[in-house]
Amino acid sequence: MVIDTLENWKRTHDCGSLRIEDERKEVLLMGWVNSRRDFGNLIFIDLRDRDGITQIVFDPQAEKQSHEKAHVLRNEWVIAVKGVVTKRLEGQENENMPTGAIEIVVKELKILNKTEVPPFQVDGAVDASETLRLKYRYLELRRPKIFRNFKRRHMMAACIREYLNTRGFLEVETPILTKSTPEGARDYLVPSRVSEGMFYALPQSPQLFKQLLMVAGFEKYYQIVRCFRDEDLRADRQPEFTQVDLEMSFANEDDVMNVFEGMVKKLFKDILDRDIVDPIPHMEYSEAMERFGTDRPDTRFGMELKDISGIAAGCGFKVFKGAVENGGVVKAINVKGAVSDFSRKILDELSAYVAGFGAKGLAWIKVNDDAWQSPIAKFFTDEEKTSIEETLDAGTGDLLLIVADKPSVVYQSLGALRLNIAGRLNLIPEDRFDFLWVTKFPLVEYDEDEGRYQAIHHPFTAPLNEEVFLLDENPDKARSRSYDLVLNGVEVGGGSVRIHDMAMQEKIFNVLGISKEEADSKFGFLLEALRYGAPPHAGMAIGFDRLVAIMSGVDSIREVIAFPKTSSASCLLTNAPSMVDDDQLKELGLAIKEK
RNA sequence: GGGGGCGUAGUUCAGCUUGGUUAGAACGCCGGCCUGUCACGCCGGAGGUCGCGAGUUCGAUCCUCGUCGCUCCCGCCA
Repeated sequence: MVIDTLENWKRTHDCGSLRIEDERKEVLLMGWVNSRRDFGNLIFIDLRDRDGITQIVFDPQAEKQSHEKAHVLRNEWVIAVKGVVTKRLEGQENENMPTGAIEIVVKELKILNKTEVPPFQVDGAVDASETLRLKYRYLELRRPKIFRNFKRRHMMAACIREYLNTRGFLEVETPILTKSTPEGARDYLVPSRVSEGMFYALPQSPQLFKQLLMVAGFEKYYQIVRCFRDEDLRADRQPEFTQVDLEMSFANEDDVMNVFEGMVKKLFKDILDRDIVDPIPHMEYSEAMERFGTDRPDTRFGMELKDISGIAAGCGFKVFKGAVENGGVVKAINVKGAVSDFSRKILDELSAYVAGFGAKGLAWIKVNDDAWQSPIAKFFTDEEKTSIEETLDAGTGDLLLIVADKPSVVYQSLGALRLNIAGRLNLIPEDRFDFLWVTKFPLVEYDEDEGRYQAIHHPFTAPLNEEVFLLDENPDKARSRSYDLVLNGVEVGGGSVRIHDMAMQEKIFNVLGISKEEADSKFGFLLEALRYGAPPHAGMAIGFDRLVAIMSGVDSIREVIAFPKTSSASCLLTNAPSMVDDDQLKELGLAIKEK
């Protein structure tokens, strides 16, 4: 069979746009055969391109030659047709298709390409495994439903650029081959050929460069930028990902938050035609931890953590009492009306679930009409029971779940349990977008393994002015001028006011146990720059992939990245990473260790 | 680094609990019939290294161990 050439054929329309108003127009469409229905005489083809599907008809009475030619057509062949937009017969309209009122009666057909039988059906009647879909990613991307995600992603990027451009921000590109800074995530390294034995690193973020741009006087910078982190993957973590990165001079935290708040407001309006809650509520880190057990609370539902340490301290149950005596806490959640939903087996599962976060046990209480049904009921007096019920706003039919441990374990396990149960009971409202600013994170935390303090955000984050005095004696009590943007329990972004004063920066390095020599070798260029008239500045970055994923209603950022990697960081399409020639290694002065 | 799940026609899955006949179904594919379908219909057909390796056994898709791949989670991700 001979493949036709395009010659001077030009498309007049896409496959999603023709309507009844276009009746009798001569049109030329091109696309892929989505499906065919061949009656021997009459042949129907659903023709698909990225914009939609249009039904085309081959009728031997209308045009004999192309009808004969059309018998060989198969799914996913590429064709072009000239024909006439025709109103469908009475009662034959398809209301499920935007183009369902019309069809194209074909006068001329060109077969532009045929195909081998695809490894999976592009029309999606039977879904394929992700392994196969990633190997033949270009076929999956052909699916209109997936294509829509990328169209949305493109429109979001355009919307962000427009928003920031009109506010005086400059998009500036920063280096991809840069210097390794072993604070934080593991770097991807790139060996240097010219300087044998030395390495570049791919940036985890443009953090240091954007601060240099502030010293340079650019004042307002942004970049939609690829970042790289060599850490294990998750559904919402890829080794390379895209950030909307921004930095402003002469600005404080409110200025930065206002810019991003306006940006997401515009995004939701322009892309989804939705109004988000305005203004976005703020919550301090400490409150988020107390109420939700996490620094990124999902505020779409309740079931908040309640503290019963006070009651537990005096009760007869040694596990609770002991936890409080050892500096721990006792906290609980109330699963409203859930008594009958949770069998002993499920409670055991939940107990195992919190054990994964280090909790030694999960105490449960079923509040029945007359009494508590619970393995620990006998340890509590009537007054204590009443007091616990009041604290938890508990009544008949409620299930109370309690963890007693050191604070970090209690927060983490109950915070995760709250989400787990909300998922099981379908308590999370779909189609809601709850934004939240979480502010005033601790500046540093003590790292037991390394025996020193570590920056929670990064070492250039400014402490709260009124808490600077804490740095000498109790650095872990000091809080920072930082802020995270949370959407539906997902951290979509974060930032901080930076340190622009050399003396303060040295103080922080001191707290972090970073010697002058170490600081100089790692980021001496930044420290030096701070000496030459650095303006006060602040900034933020949001995870673009995550935001697109949430706004597209998909669970994994792989759905909104054109060519994503698997959870072992490999690309099934190209088979990267791969071995390289010995010659290449030799040029770089590298050798692979024998196994 | 650790834990859970999955791996059987081109694809999605069943079969494995309790080892034993010709390993099935749906979709897809190939051939035939069909003038109003849109998940077209009807008739017929082809298509299998049961991920890979070892072990147990008279006999392994099935049991055991190892290994590889995918996936979810913990650690990790300043």
